[in-house]
Amino acid sequence: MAISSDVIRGYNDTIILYVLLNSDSYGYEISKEIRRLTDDKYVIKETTLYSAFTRMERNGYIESFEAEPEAEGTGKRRTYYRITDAGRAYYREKCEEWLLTKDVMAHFILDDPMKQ
Amino acid sequence: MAISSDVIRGYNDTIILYVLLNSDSYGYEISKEIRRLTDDKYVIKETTLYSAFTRMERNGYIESFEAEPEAEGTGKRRTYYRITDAGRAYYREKCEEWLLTKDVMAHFILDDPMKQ
DNA sequence: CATTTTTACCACGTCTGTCGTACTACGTCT
DNA sequence: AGACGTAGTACGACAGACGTGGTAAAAATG
Repeated sequence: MAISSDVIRGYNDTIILYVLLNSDSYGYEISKEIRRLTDDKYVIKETTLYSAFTRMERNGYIESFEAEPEAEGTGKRRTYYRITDAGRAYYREKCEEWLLTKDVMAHFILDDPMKQ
Repeated sequence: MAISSDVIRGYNDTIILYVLLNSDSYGYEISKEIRRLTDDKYVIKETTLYSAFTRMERNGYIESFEAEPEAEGTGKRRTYYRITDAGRAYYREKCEEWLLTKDVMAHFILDDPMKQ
């Protein structure tokens, strides 16, 4: 079963910010990192990713800058993103909210639903 | 902190179906049961609840029937809902999807985000 | 017995995040 | 030359959640 983005709705920003916590990055790389971290269980859609960038930059959670690829011959122009202090704060908030959400959901999920 | 509905988006149906697993019920009672189960941590909005009923009945996950209150003097007319086999199947699917989602999210959440 | 609160439900329109489709364009590999 | 991987963007549709505002009966309160 593939997990739909709609499930994670509202948490794509959090996921992206998590990747940016470790180092500045750009769309394509972030996308690959998410796949790698989740063993391809979650593959963020391109449009979802880039619209998240727009939204988060508008909200002041990230900043963008243009940069050439570090090594020679490894692709074309890229827009890098850097997490801001506001972004870090927002990430922390969303983490707490997630933990709460998990608790709430636990009341409604049967771990072995086949028993029902 | 209140948990945003956007978080649970797509899982309100699952939550409602869970309540209906145990017994037929109606809007107002389901709403109270969700509050009770979560210790008021999650309070479903009325419009969210009733639009979920419409959607789920359309999808064949629940069936409605009119009924008078069982005990005398305990409110007015009610629309009860009953979960169908398709609803039970859908509930099971969403449970599995949730467990997967939890696993995926675990990669992106720091349990003690203040450390960052 | 008049007022307020609780119970119970619904219509309508708006907002927001996700996603489908489609497109540009450069680099690398065969 | 063509396919594939890299890197990004525009535009519009869709669906779920929610705000606003309403009806109406029953129960509780002063």
